[in-house]
Formats: sequence, structure tokens, C-alpha cells
Amino acid sequence: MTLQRLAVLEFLEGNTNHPSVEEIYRNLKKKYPTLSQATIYTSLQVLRKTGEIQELSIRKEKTCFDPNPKPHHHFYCQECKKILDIEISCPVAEKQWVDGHKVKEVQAYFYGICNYCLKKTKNKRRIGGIT
Amino acid sequence: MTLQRLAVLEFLEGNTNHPSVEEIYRNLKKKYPTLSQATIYTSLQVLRKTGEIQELSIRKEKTCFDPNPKPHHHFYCQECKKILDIEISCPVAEKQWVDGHKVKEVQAYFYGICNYCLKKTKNKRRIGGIT
DNA sequence: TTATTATATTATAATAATTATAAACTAATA
DNA sequence: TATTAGTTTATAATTATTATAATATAATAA
Repeated sequence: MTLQRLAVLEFLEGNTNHPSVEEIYRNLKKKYPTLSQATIYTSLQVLRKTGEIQELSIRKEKTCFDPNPKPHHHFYCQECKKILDIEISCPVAEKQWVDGHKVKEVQAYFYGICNYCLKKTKNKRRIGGIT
Repeated sequence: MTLQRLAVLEFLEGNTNHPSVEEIYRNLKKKYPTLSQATIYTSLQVLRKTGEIQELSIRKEKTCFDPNPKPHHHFYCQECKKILDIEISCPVAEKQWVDGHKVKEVQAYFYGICNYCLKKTKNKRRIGGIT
């Protein structure tokens, strides 16, 4: 465990925003100006392989990372673009089998409009509309 | 619906392999040598938006497409790299709500070793081993 | 039919994420 | 101290995807 790798892990730990590589790099660069982008990539892959973090492909254009390596699902809000953790039980992840196939990892992505954005647009309608 | 778009749709229809953009392009190029890669991209996006096909981000490195637009899950075999359809009921997709968030789309990806590859390695062990 | 318009396709270039490579560095060990 | 292995850095290369502009096609109006 090197200084750089620790910095990546530390940054992720306190972070529930599921940052992308670019965000991680941009933020750590302030504190460690010598840091290179390639190091972020390799560090993230090492941390993923040792099971300390998990990788999300919820947004096609950029990969995001989650400091919680335990299997859980994710929600992507198409309005505010936030990624939220979803804690529901998943029979497939628990049993580790589906249709005779051995399951080692599960990634479930829900896309839609989050609670907060739903409320926001409802209020807007209320203010602008008749009621 | 243009000729090119129809060709893309036709190629996908008979195909349960969930081909990537590159595969689609390579195959259609034989029959339609004038076809361009950009057309494949735009055609696929048009077909996706009209709900005729669905897009899979199961492999980070390339996007794949499924002619079946109905919500269902997918399994990626880390051994043979095949993508298989998984037909199990998904409460979240059915209810369209989770934790107060409105769900419009669900993508669930299972990663592991498929039925077929499991049998293959078991047989190999049997032949090579003591039993 | 011809002119006009809108839309689709193509080819090319641009962008952006990621990976590969090689050199410099670090830390551990002989 | 010398050597080794592994890490970081900087740079270049690769690759998927998107944007752009020119061309082609089809649909409609005159």
C-alpha cells in the first residue's frame, strides 16, 4: 500500500458521490500535485482487485467508483445525474447462482428520476399551475 | 425507416449473441459495402429511442445491443465472454419504484462462469485428475 | 416534370477515456 | 553497496464514440 494508493482510498472512503476517475484525479491533484492520471487508474484497479472498492459502469461515458465493496444496487437520476446507493436484498447475489450459471458479481442499475427531483418538479408545477 | 436502419435491425433480430457495434458493422459491411460506421451508431440510437432494441453496458470496453427491448437481465461469462439472457422476474422493474425513486429502466448484469464452461472445466479435471 | 425542402448517410476529423510503454524512482533485500 | 522488484510518472498510442460538413436521397409543392 503506497502513499498514492492510500490517497485514492482515503478520498473514496468519505465519499458517497461515486466519483469518476476524472473527479478523483482533479481532487487529489490539489493535495498531491505530482500525482499522475495513470497512477489513479492503476491504483483503482489494484483496490478493486483486492476487494476494497467496486467499479460501476452505470454511466457509459465514465466509470465511477464506490468505496463500499459489498454487493448493493445503484440508482442513476437522469435529472440531477446523481448516483444513489440502493439497499435491497438480491436473491441472485445471495444464492450466487442463476439458471445454472455461477454468479461471482452482480451489478444492477436503475435509471429514472430520484425522490428529490420528483418533489422539485411537483412543487414547480404547483407554483406555476392552477392549484 | 431507411434501408440501412432496416439492415441493422434485421441483423440484430436473428441474433442472440448481443453483438457490439464493431461486430454489427463488420458483418453488415459485407452485404452493404457502402455502409459507414457512423450510420451504425446513429441507427442503433434511433432504434433504441423508438424502443425496438436495447443497449447493454455489460462490457465496459464495448457497448452491446439486444434485439429484445423487453426488460430482462443478462449474464456475462468471464470464461467464454458470451452474453446470455436471464429471464427472472424483477420486482423493481415491475413496480417501477424503489426507495421513493421513479424507475424508468433497469439493467442488471451478472458476472461469472456460465453453465457450459462449468461443465467443460469439470470434465477436464475428471480426465486429467485421479477420478 | 422540376424545384425545393427536409432528412439521412457518408467520410472525415475531433474528442475523450483508457491502456501501453519506457524511464525514473523507491524500498527491500542480499 | 549493489541488485532486484515493484511503483509512479510522463508520454504516446489505442479505441470507442461523437460532431461536422458535404453529399445523397426522398417527399412534397409548384
